[in-house]
Amino acid sequence: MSDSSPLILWFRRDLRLADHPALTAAVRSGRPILPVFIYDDVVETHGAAPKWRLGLSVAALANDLERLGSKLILRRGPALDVLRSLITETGARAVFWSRLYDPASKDRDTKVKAALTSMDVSAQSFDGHLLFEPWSVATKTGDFYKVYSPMWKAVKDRDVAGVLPAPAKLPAPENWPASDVLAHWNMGAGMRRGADVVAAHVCVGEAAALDRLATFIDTGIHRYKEQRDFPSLPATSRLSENLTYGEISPRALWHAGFAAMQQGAQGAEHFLKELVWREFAYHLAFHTPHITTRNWRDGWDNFPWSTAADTPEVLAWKQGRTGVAFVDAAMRELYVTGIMHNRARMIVGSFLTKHLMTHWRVGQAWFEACLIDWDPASNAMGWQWIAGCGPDAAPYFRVFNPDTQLEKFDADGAYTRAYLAEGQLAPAPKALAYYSAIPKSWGLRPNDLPPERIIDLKAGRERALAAYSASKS
DNA sequence: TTTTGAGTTGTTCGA
DNA sequence: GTCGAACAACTCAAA
Repeated sequence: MSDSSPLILWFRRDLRLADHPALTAAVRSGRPILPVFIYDDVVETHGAAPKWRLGLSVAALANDLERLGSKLILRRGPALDVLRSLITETGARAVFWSRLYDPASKDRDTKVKAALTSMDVSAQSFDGHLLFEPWSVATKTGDFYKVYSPMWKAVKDRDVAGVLPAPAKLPAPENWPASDVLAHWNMGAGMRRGADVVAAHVCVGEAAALDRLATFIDTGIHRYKEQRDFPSLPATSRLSENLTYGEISPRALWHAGFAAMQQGAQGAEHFLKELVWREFAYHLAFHTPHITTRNWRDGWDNFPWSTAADTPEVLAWKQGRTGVAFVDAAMRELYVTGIMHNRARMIVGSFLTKHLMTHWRVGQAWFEACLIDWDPASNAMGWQWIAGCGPDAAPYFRVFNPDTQLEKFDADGAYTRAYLAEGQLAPAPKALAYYSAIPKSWGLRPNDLPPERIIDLKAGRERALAAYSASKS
């Protein structure tokens, strides 16, 4: 194997230059590096918002690579076909990438690795997407953790590898292969006018992600524990958006949070715990891949969920006009900003799966369409948890009451006022922005009457509890 | 092997 | 208004 043959660095959900073990290894190999991003229709998300946001991230990485004297080659198609052509075109003898752990990526990568190896091309995968590899955390009996708390106890004192520096320069190949033009991919096609609205709220690229982390550590982490549950407060890190695309590494977050904790920041440990929730979700997706598509726990397959995604009730839920203020504000936050506060996600999830007796997969699909921080593992776990069929399952009787939640977590109405225009003389900017983001076909206007409740909360709760009892007997 | 204690995020009801 | 108990039973992880 000639050292002068190029090495393909296959970027996927690791769109950064710092703390990138595959990149570090590629540089150390001494070979010319060919950075590639492949839009693989078979595996990639087709959600309108995450696809659009992915395009922004790819563009940012391409810019960053150019500053290092390199560039990002863009190709589209089944990953293995694309890699084969690039190998033929360039004489590359090695392909490096960062491992992914969701079922679709894992299956694809296994096949790619086998095929490349059989072609006598060195296919090497590296860590970096997680703090702890899924096979490196086990109970005393060697099983994977199915409950969060013991997993947290098992990992919280572990050493986490230090953050790797970004390279100063990338050795370029003598000849660059052809690249697609990102704009031609039309990654924002599904967003329509929504992109203009959400664009005001995104934070794209590695430098922006590092800034966001620094700001959070300086000004936010000390009040994280106390304020993170209040959706009107800017108390969360919002770094899920950047973690999703790998614009920043979980290890960078871990070390920043750990240092803050050692300096006495109240709430820093809670931030680390949230990072481990992400690990937990990925470990579950790795060991029980059916979590992304089927009820994780046995005994739920005969629960009488409605699977229709287009009933009037589900449509009202998606559009944020159920007449339940917390639910509607949250669903509009999703449309306007591309994210939704954690507490709000639980409330809309409980409302959909319990009050509306709708299958969690309907909600999961809508979140994939709308969330710029869409993550296959975290969302699968979250939806199954709130529906009751997942790990650490909420007892079935734990049905969130959106009115009670409003009193507890938005007592002054700041959150609902920010997103609900109806009935207000001077609606807030984000409440008005909703009408710019949604399709015209929904026929909604700021001066509509406030929507009527589509369901009585008490009756909905009782119906869900009765259905649970019946399905268990 | 058996036992023991615990399990992210809740609600309601009655004292 | 506040507070504790009830809401069920089961699974998980460690002792």
